[in-house]
Amino acid sequence: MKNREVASALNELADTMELLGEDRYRVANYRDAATRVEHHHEPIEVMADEGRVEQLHGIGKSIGAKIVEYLNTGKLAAIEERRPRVPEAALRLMKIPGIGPKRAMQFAQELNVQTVADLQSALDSGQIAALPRLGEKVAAALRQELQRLETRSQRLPLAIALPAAEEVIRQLRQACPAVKSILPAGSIRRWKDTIGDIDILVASTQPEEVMRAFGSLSLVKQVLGAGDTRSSIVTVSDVQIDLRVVAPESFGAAMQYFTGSKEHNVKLRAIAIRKGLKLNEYGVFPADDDQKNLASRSEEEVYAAIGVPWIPPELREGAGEVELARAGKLPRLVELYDVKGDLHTHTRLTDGSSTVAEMVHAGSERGYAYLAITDHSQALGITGGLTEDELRAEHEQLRALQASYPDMRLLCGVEVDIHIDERLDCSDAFLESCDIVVASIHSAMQKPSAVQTGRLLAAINNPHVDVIAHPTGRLLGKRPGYEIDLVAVLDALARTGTAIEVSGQPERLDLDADAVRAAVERGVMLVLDTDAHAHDQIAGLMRYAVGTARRGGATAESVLNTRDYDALRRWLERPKS
DNA sequence: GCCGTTTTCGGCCCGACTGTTTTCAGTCG
Repeated sequence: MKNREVASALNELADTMELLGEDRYRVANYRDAATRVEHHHEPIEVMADEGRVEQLHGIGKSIGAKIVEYLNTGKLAAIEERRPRVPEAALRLMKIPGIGPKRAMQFAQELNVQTVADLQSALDSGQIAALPRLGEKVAAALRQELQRLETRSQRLPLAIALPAAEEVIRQLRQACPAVKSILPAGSIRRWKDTIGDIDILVASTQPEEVMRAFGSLSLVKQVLGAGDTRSSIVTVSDVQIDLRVVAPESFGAAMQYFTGSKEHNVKLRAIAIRKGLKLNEYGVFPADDDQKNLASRSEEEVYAAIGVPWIPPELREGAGEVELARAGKLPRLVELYDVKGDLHTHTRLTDGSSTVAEMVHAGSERGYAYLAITDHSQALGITGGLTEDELRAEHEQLRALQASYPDMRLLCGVEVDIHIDERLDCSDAFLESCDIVVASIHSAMQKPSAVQTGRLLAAINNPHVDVIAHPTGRLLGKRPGYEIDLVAVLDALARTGTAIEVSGQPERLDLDADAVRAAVERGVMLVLDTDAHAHDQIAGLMRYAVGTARRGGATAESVLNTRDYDALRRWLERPKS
């Protein structure tokens, strides 16, 4: 799978062209193409072999040929011929916030800045402040950015960012009565798996009050900038939060605007323009009359005013959802309340922290119709994996608890480890005795794609395996997933009628949304799980699995655990081919 | 360079903020 590599080459070309001041629309096209390639689930080299790269939206003859060229030669002539005119350092400098293409070229060419250390000394010696149209304040801002570069965390996992946003919202509501409405916007609202900056939108008639209250919250470490309607701060935990305040009558238009994505908004604006309208964060206006606001209070009104049905935020990535909506073909996405039970949980008999009874109680409190306990099999020494006898004893305990929970069915399960040699860690006889079998990889993560794919296929082909869990093993911010041939895995899942998990574990969210989309397209059954290791995670983490599934276009019908118990039972007892 | 429910050519989102300027360039989202 060379998608990331190809995307990175296209982005480098875009950076290079931008530094040279070339046409910004071409630059934007290369960036769009890079994003498209990076998020496509199928290996780009396979598409190239079959002459299909131009099927991807945003990739035409020219970029298509460049992708093939890169795959064949490992280079792009378009980059090579520009290279003499672009200092290597400028490409790196442009990555620093506050330095765009112009300043990057200026620093590299006029001041011979090669490294971050060079930049630091150019700042300290006053060379930068002395450049035309720059000054001491720009230098100070850049100095601060350099400092932040060292401490600043990369993109935050959603499950860190969302609770952080919810905490700020809680504090700001409490501190400032002038806040009428307040919601997270941006990529949090789209349930993207990682978040750059946290965006929060406020409706208020007294923006200055809100700004003042925001700036004086106790969690504020540093104010990066504060205007009349926008303010950016860094929290004590080094998370950047951007707050915007709009009038209550503009809240819908502003939510639409600030939820994005940029690509989605560009498409909507283009549609508005074709209809003789203008769409901005204040509302929808006739092209020739900035005073006549046609729609702004709610998002639904805004979409309706330009003739597009309202689109769930999770789908707003500019990846074809606008066209689907206009054709009336938007899927009805799965909702949190559709989920009837959790099929992957652990107890403190292995690496969880709650007892079997506590987990069961939490499932009941959550109102679930069923709950599976699926502790680790013995191979996982590090998690205190259980032998078959120990698992049987746990199942007995679970059956004994059943009498106390007449409204919830308890399922005796196991998360069975898939060995490096493709064997499962439990006997077929034991697996057959389980109500549900979840299989997953926990070892030898660094093996090549063919090995990992072989392990997954072996598990999928086992007649007792019901669900493949966290199939790529990725840990957000820690390690990328191991490589697998996703298409082969999905085809095997579809053929055998085996389900695949979307994990709500904050670090996993695995499958990711792109892979969910590929699974849904192939009719593969999904399971939304928490993989809870503590009783409070049963209620707390399912929303992340649901959000990820929604981003992938999953409907309730495509998710196994939206079914009631009888239907689930029938599925679990299905003969596997 | 790409695209098309008015187009195969003519567009391509647009406003906020900052600093350094007296009208705007650069950056960001």
